Parts: sequence; structure tokens; C-alpha cells
Amino acid sequence: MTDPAKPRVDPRVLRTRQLLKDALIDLLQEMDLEKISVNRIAERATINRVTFYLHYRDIPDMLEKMADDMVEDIRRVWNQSEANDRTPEQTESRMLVHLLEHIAAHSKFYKIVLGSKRTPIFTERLLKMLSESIALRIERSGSDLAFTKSGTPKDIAIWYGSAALIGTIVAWVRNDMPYSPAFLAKHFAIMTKTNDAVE
Amino acid sequence: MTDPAKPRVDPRVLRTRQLLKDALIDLLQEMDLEKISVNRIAERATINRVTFYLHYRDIPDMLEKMADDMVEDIRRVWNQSEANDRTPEQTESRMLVHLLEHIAAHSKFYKIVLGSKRTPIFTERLLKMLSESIALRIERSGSDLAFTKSGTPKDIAIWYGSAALIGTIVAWVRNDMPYSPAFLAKHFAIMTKTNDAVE
DNA sequence: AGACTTAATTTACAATGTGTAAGATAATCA
DNA sequence: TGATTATCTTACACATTGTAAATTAAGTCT
Repeated sequence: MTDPAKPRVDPRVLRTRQLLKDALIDLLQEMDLEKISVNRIAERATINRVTFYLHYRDIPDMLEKMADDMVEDIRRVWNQSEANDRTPEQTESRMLVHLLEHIAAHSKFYKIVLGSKRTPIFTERLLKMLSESIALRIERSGSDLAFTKSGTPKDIAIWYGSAALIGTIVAWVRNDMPYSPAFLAKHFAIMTKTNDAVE
Repeated sequence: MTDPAKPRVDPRVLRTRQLLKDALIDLLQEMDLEKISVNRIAERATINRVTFYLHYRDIPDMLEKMADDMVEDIRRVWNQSEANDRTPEQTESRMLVHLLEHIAAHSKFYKIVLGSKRTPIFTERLLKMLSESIALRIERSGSDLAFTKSGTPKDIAIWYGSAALIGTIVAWVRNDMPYSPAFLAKHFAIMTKTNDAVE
């Protein structure tokens, strides 16, 4: 149930890392990534600059670890609804709703990391993670053939589908989430499903 | 016919800028953007470092200007086929074929700027440019309503469609273009068109 | 061809950022 | 409380940045 490797981290470490992460998010809201130095992050976090290097190799390394955390969060949310026994379509739609609700609940964070044009690591990770889901979905729908029902190679369908999913989510976030998660998920399902219905 | 503003640029300027751009593309092939300094670019270009600042404010500025050039190129290729008088679908498909052929013809460049995970400026610009086309296309197909035939708000359809287009192109480039431009364009059209056919 | 104009080079400098080290201080753990 | 570990302080060598001034080289124009 619980994580087998639970090293019981020193609360000082947790505090420091949280302060550093918050500071970086804060700064990304104010300026481009290129203008952000370890100096600035440490200053904003009220942490000594040297301490930064006790936790991260450099700023890209810090972003990578933050992206790891994000993927872990999202994977949990995404899979939480997978245990359902309804139709696949309903499950998929509910998964997307949960994901969108999670993003909305942490909109400050996601608006920065997915909305910013200079931190593609987060979008890339999300793309990679969700691509696997899309791939499974497409594999399943087309049995064991290499092509979909409409004769399109599966990898093209996967490229298309996962890009559409990520892109829709990112655009939704960038436009300050003007639709409810349920509404967006519904219409996403409509646009996607019509493709599969082709003979 | 010809550009009205034709300032007749000094060949030394053209040479220097080309050397700098080539050097940057070269370096991006070898290392991440964060590791690239003005020093390195100048050195690789066999240009004095100070000269760099006569042309670009800094590296992000240089990338932006290179992205400008790319968009200009692509817009030319994209619009070259627009003057045709066939059906819209045929024109669209031909536009995409021409675009993919152009990308294939300069695959070294595009593989780096679209494929690299650290230079999102190029992808962003491409997304912005092609989104306008997609928007026009969707506006046209749905007359003057705010929704598509399937009841989806047009902006959602635009997010979906343009992300699918860019994402498919980028994935195609990243995977070393395993399909011919005509083939990919055909199947892209199939996947897109089936959506519009919904009543 | 020679005079004019503009680009590129050279050298230099101040300021900032990077990454690491050693020892002192403070918070946590057992 | 005593031992452990994280953080802080100070320091240092080095790379990078952006700009300035004077010089050299290349291109332009009549």
C-alpha cells in the first residue's frame, strides 16, 4: 500500500526544497527563465545560495525534478479513475475530467509551467506520459493490426491524438480555463470519438 | 512584385549572420541550449565575440530572429498553393504536402529547432501561424456560428485541430520522417475530415 | 582608382553568475 | 543530552556578460 522505500526525510530538507520551488514558480511569473539565476532563487526563498547546490545541480536539474513531481501527481490523478468497470469511453472521459479538475485546483502552478513558453520540460513530460495512454487506447481499439480502421498507421494516429489532447489542455490553461472540466472533456471526447467511428 | 523595402544589405553582414546562425544550429546539435554561450557561438563561427552584439542583443534575441525567418519561409511555402481553384480540401492537402516537403528539404534545420526540447520558440511560432489557418478553416466550415456542427465551441475545435497539426508534424520530424509528405498529408486529412462530417 | 562609409577586430574593463571548499552554527533525531 | 545532519558564512577561482574606444579591413560610390 504505502511506498516501500520511505526514508523519512528531514523536515528541514522538505522546508528548504519547498521554499526553493515556490521561489522559482514565483520568479517565473515575473520574468523569463533566462533572467533567473541561482542567486535570485535563493534570495527569494530566503535560503543561502550555497544551500541550493546541496539539493540541485543547477536550474535545469531543478526544473527536471519539479517535472518529475508533476508527472507523479498527474499519474496518480489519472489512474485513480481507471479502476472503474463501466464502458471504456466513460472511464476515459472521467479520467480526463479528473485530470482537468486537478489542473484547475492547482491552476497557479500549471498556468506557469504549462503556459510559459520557456519551460517546455513540463509539456514534454506530460506529452510523453499521456502518449502512452493514447497508445494503449488506440492499440486496444484496433486489436493487433498496425493500422486503424481508416487505414492510418497507428503511430500517426497516436501522434495526432496525443498532440490534440496535450494541446487542448495547454490552450485551455493558457486561456484561463474558460470551460468547466466536464464540458471540455465532453467535447474532447466527441471530437476524438468521431474519428474512431470511421469505417 | 519585388519587396518595396529592399535596403541592399552589406554582404559582410549577411556573411556574419549566416556564420553565426550556422554555428548556433551546429552547437544545438551537440549540446543543450543552456550550455551554449555567446563565446562558444562566436568561436564556432570564427567571428569575434563583440561582433555578435552588433547583430543580436543576446542568445534569446538571436533565436527569436531565427524563428522570424523560419515563419517567413513557411508562410511563403504555405501560401504558395493557396491560389488554386480546386476544392478547399484539395487545396488544404496540397498546402500541407508543400509544407512537409519544405521541412523535409531542410530537415537538418527543422530536426534541430522543432525536435529539440529546449527551443520551444520555433514550435510556438509555428503553432501561432498555423492556428490562424486552422481558425479560418473552421470559421469557414461552420458559417458564422460560434459552434461547429457537432456543438463544440469553435475555440475548442481550433485548439484541438491546430495542436493535432503541429504535434503530428513535430512527431514526424522527431521520428526522422518515416512517411512521405503525401502519405502523411493524406492520413492527416482523413483524421481531420472525419470530424467535420459529424452532423 | 581613390575617397568615403560601414563592418569587423582588438583590447580592455566592470559587473554578475557559477560551482566548490572549509569551518561555524543551528535544527533534528535517538 | 549527545550525536548527527542540514544550513549558513565566508572565501575563492573562473566563466560569462555587455559595453567602450581605437584600429583594421571590406564594401560602396563617383
